[in-house]
Amino acid sequence: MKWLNVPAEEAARRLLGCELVSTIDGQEVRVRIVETEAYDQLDPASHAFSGRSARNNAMFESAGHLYVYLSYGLNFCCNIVCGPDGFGSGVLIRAVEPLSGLSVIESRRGQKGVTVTNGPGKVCQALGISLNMSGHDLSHKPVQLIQKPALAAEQIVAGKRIGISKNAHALRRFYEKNNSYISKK
DNA sequence: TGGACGATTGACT
DNA sequence: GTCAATCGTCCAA
Repeated sequence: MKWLNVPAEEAARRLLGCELVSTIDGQEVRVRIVETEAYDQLDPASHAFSGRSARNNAMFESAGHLYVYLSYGLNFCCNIVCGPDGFGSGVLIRAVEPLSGLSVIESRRGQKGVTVTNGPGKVCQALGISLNMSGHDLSHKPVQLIQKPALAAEQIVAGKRIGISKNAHALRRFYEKNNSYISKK
């Protein structure tokens, strides 16, 4: 995906407003990305910082692939790989807004309301994404990324990333202004 | 080979 | 607001 072959911060901005369509288990779920965080191999907070390994291999694929990892031993988090092939960089999807398939999402999450998709682990659960999807090409089923027109600059807010200790001051988190599905804290 | 530590969540006070 | 759950990965010895 050529439009994602850019630095992580730029990709994180471009992904806001784009859509993800998942057709796992015969159930279609469509969501809109509203919150992202940028990571790359030059960033101490990134999994790619220590070099390529079996775990983070997908982050070094070409732009438009999926990188999934296990967080705290119990949650999956998904990233959209960006930048050139061989350079470890990606964008964490922190929160999305449901567009269709809401009943499927509520069923998978066991909750209703804005808390169904307002966190990275929740996004994976809502879309039905698990570890075996890491390295998947997002231009094909069962999970596809659909590009949408970029949000207006004044609709994008930049802030500090959540839940990290290294390089915590960097403003590499981006979210849509006034969207109710943004994660808390 | 062992131990500390997460790009988190949900339950409970 | 505080805290336990839970396990793959990484680094020290």
